[in-house]
Amino acid sequence: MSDDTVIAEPLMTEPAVDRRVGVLLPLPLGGTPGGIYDYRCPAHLQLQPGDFVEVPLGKRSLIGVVWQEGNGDIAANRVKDVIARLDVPPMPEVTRRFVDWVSSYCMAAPGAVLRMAMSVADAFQPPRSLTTWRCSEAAMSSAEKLSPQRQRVLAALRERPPMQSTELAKEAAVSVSVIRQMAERGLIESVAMPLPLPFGEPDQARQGPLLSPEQQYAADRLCEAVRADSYSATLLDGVTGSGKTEVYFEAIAACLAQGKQALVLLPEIALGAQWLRRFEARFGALPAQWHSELTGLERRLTWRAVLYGKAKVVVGARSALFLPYPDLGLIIVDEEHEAAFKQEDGVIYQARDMAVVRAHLGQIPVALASATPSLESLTNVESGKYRALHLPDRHGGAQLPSMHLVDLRRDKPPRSSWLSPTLLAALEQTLAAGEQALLFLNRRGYAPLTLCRDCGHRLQCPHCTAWLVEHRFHQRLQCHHCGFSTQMPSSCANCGSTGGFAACGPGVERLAEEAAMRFPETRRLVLTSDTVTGPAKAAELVRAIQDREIDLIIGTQIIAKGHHFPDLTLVGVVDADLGLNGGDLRAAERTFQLLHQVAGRAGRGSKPGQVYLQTYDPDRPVMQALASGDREGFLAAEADDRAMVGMPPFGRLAAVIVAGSQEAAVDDLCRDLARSMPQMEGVSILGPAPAPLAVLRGRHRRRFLVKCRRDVAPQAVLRRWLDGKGRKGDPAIQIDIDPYSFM
DNA sequence: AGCACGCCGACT
DNA sequence: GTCGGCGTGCTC
Repeated sequence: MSDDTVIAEPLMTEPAVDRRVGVLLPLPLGGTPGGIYDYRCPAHLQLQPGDFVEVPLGKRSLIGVVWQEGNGDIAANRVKDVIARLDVPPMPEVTRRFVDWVSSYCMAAPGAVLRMAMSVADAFQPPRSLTTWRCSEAAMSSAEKLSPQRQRVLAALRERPPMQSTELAKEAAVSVSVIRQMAERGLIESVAMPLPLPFGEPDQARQGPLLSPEQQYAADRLCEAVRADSYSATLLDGVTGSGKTEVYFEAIAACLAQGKQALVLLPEIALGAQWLRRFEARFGALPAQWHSELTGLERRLTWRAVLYGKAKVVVGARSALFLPYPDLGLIIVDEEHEAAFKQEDGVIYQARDMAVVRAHLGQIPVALASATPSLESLTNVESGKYRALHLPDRHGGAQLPSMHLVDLRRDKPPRSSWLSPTLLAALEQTLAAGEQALLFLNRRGYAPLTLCRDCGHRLQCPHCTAWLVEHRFHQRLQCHHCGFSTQMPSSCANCGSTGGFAACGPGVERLAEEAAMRFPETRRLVLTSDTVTGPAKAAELVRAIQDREIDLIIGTQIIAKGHHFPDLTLVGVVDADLGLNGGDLRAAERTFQLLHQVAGRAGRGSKPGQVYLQTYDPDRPVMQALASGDREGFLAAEADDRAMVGMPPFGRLAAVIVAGSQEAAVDDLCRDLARSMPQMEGVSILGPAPAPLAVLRGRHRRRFLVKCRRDVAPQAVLRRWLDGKGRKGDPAIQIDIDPYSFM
């Protein structure tokens, strides 16, 4: 090949050979525009946007996605060739637009968002298969001459589908070595079977339960939305026990009938077991699950099944939103008010809000379900962005519990006790009547603060601005923010005294101690994340309660949701004010939601429930609203408060967090940022303030709060302010759009 | 995210 | 004298 042929016909021969594609890699690359790298597309590859490709990067090779045409502004000698196109369906176009949208909105590197959408390193290896065994022809004819063990193996295989070694060995009561030897002799032969998927095929044609007229109405509206084949957002607003799940199950059935996939987001997989049972009862099969506790293999199988459109219904935590659905037809966000939808590390996003965006991009319906909807969602209903469907009645006609406020200033518990005379009397009565009671205290451990009896020195976490919490259950002191854990010291680090330590304030463990003293004859159970260690344990404890093996439950928010205990008639909220400290924007709203939900545990059977809320400030609007059940009034007042100060949802917020190991460097960077704050119409920037936990995991933290009028995008402000300053070293700048936690 | 390069403390 | 700690910077 001589040079002049190339010169003679450059346009005829070059373009196809020299085609470049822009590849997005699942790495947080911030440098190049969009983090997209150009690669040369070899002539034999036909590449389309969305194709998964293997490309070289430095001395590694990794998998990325063709995102766009190459832009050609990098020197040819630096551009490497695409190694191969992977033999899987392309990443759907909606998913790619979603990745771009989230990246732009959350101000995160596109590659960091793409990583959530790929999430499995080895998902591209062809699926592993299972080795199973069946009888060979040779064995059929010579069966009599075999040992009894071998005959049992053949008998086990007769007229049955092929079996795995371990299963077969068990069935024939022989050891696996017998099977191996039979395979070597050719008496049995292997059959490669595809790995069984960890989920089934939901059957949309199965008959659902009989719905109440209200449920039926709501279900019909949701099914219409599914069939409309366009974007819509619906708030499914129904009290605890009103049967929201059955209603959205109908929408899922309608979605399946259209041959499309459906996604259900749950705030945490902890409430999964019961949900899965209900799903299985309705659809005759398990849905695909997506959460952090999946094994590598399960993740791979599930991810692929979604990409191939084989997983019809996916139920999962936040990250399930980023799976590559080729044909998603419906999104449900259950318990939409839950703060757990906010992802707080890595790419920071609000999964409930992103679900609405995903639905919009895919032109499909989304339904947000809750018994205590967020102010954001209710405001969207008011402005007409969402439609509301109400489910007013308790399914089965059970009464809502009656609520009592206990004023702790007057109705004082005795010294070193946490239960007021009023609550004690109610407990006594309930337990005497043979009914179940629940004491709710949203604080793990024995005591939230421990101090030296002699000098008053407080036991603090060495890595955080936080007290260490004594856990007698584990016999340790723990930091609830970083996981630091240590033994109870024998002497005070400050004064050396061996006079011991004093526990201040109650945790559930201490409350359990008091309950044991007051009601020694009761059968008690402490439910916290320390005692409920996994789904199996949770199921066991729930069963024990339902089977009346327990009289008194003492628990944290882990018991707040989902479970139905028909004999539970009394709920005592030991410290109703607990969530109201800390200056969180949504503190009152969250307290209302949590305590309302806890209260809903009482009286779900035929007997009416009683709820006692112990508070030092019964006149507070939240307490009054809880007592009177006036949700609308409370939310209206809450909305007024927020509108007045321009806080969400009537204004927009972004947090800029500066964190680093050296306090001085953090302060220097903050000063620098403070100097360059942009002055813009409708924008105010507050700070730098020490973040409420000034030191977290050994990192010093300061926070700026960018407050914008509703018509100003905080991203624009941040881009102008931080352009080029974005950094991930030490100190680092982190951006949190729509912050929830003010930690 | 890896993997290199690069500049200061305790080992064969 | 080297091995190795992890800070900074680059990867089409």
